[in-house]
Amino acid sequence: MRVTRQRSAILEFLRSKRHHYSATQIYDAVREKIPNISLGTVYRNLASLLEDGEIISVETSDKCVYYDGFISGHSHFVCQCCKEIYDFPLESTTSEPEKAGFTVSNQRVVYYGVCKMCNQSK
Amino acid sequence: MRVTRQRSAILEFLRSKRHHYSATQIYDAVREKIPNISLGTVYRNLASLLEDGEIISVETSDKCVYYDGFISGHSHFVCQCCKEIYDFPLESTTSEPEKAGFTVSNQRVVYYGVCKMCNQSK
DNA sequence: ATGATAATAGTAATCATTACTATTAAGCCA
DNA sequence: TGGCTTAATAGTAATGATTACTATTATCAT
Repeated sequence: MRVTRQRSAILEFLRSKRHHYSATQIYDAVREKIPNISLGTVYRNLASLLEDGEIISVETSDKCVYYDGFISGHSHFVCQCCKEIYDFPLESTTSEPEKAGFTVSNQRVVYYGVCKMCNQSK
Repeated sequence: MRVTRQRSAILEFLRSKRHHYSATQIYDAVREKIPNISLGTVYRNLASLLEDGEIISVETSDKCVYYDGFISGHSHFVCQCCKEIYDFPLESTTSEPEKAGFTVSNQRVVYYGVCKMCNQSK
């Protein structure tokens, strides 16, 4: 595995932002530093960074995958009333798959409901 | 919202199997009953069944979405090695959002990792 | 049964992702 | 430092899931 300017720029970008980005968004951002970087290069590096556990990915109901340079786990709460998205820490109990002998490398937890603010205003 | 043969057949198929199917797999299965059903019809109905909460979906690192007619609370485990999707019970602790005074009406939990079988074969 | 119109079939378009290939540039070694 | 090996890249084409479009069909309230 070689450290290329392209790979470094992609990882650096993801680590500099606390947000999720699609491959195309990453492509557009990195192009400001490396104007002729190829979209295929972005995809290839994202795949290998994922495999190395340097970044994580989030699949949504959108048809594209989002990538995140912040590895520390957190869950999301989506308020069905005000549509706000909140972050919460992940609970730290041993998960059911782990109890069954599976190796869990990543998990995604999304809660749907009504947030405190919306609850109070009713 | 009208109850059509197509919509019923899709829902019936998903409820008859305790497994997860992609839109194309559902299309192939339902075509045995309704040979000239359109793939677009499958997608449209899956989207509305999802919105109504009659089915649930699982996003994987594959580029297609999987649908599930078994909606009682359970979590999913996606094996990154063999791509199989396993069901697990949901843990019953009080969730972090509930501790914070939020009302949780639904939650989706997906674990990613390597299943027991793949772990053993290495 | 009839009429309004939501849903469908069939097809074309979109768009994220992957595959392919000639060219470039990391990284090792003298 | 310069040359060599070859992994990685740029650019482009192909793939495949999903969505859009439109004339036609079939549901269902009256």
